[in-house]
Amino acid sequence: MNPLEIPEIVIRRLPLYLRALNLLTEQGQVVTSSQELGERLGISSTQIRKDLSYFGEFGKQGTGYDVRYLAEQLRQILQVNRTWNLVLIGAGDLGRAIARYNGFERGGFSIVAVLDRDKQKIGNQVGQLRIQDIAQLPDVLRQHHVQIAIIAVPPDEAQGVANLLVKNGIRAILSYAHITMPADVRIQHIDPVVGLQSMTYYLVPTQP
Amino acid sequence: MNPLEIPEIVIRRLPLYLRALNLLTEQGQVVTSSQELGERLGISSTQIRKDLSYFGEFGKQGTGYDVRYLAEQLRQILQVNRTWNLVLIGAGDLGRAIARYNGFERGGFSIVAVLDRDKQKIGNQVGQLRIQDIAQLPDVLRQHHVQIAIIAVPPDEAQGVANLLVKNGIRAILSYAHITMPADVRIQHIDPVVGLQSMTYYLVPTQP
DNA sequence: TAGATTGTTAATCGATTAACAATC
DNA sequence: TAGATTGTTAATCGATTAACAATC
Repeated sequence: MNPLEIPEIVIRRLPLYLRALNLLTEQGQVVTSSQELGERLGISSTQIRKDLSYFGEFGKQGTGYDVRYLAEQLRQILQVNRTWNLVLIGAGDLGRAIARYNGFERGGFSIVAVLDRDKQKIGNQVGQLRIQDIAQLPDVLRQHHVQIAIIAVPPDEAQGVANLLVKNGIRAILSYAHITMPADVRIQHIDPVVGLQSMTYYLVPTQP
Repeated sequence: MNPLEIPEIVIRRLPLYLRALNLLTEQGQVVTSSQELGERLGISSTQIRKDLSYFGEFGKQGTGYDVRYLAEQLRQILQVNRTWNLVLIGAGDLGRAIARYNGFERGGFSIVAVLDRDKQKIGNQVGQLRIQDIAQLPDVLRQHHVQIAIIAVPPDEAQGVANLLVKNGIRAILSYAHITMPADVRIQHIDPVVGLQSMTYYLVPTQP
């Protein structure tokens, strides 16, 4: 099947499967089933088997899936059986928290540079990295072959930063502030308020 | 129509509409149309009208929607035309970044306490708040009528914290680490790696 | 073998969209 | 009025699920 025909909603579930498999691996489990995975993720076993079937046959009838093997296959499908270099723009509280987050390596990512425009911050150390001047962006991107950026600057600066990134060849952005992008650039938003607001709809306001 | 019958996917789009309307308000725009909103959000105008029609008639034929009025209606629907008190668990880098994020008030939320178990951190100031001992959790929740919590502790502590929160009556959790919860507790995850991994699928690896 | 679980088809379910009357 | 845009219906599209043969 042509990869372009696979529903995006399927692609978006694969990282969840991978995370669950990583957890099972850590717990020492060797084999799992679509049912077990489904229970852990709140997804039907049929849906998991259907999703996987877009890409191949990874299980054994009567037995299930080899945890490590399936995880490796998913990494291959998602192209994270390699390391993608990332740049992080913004070295405020949020930027520093992201720079020190150690879940990226496991996921197939490596932050190779933290950039900011604040002269006060440039030169300071954050984790293993020294904060660089945003003016270095073109050099850094070329040098490390970076295609993906994380934006952690204040909301009103985010769009400008995003435009700059795209002008310098960035193809995918994870942004903590809202931005709009041309259709050929992948974008993912992280906004805690949006998450909270879709929960309050369901809450009963017992609070006075 | 019974609220329980409204598709969750519709509910999850409403905060996006609200954010776009807030932006339009800031830009001084008084009236908008489903088409304009749709273009800004990458959603069809028909879908927006359909979504809104679950809740009432908010527009004028030939004219469109009053920006402030529609925003206020959405706030009412989402129950964020009031302030929900939040507690934040975890005062590391991430917790401090969240505590200082000033988008919560606008969205209908207020962090009333930051709690941690680290004696070194307890008592320190973060933004307007003093870091409190996690042992204070029951008191804090009761005192401020808190139903929603944000978890920003290390991954391996998150599940324990979540269990504690639920035991103390929390009904909704926004977590930066993966946890599982009983079905009657609302949960939203924020995981940068999951977002990144569903973008790499579509990237062409020109990188060596 | 018997039991279990996959991979897959076909049916069902639900969400999106096209079309248009209503009406500002 | 003419033009524009809503709200809504019905059609279409696409995703999920039930069922089951295949097979380990």
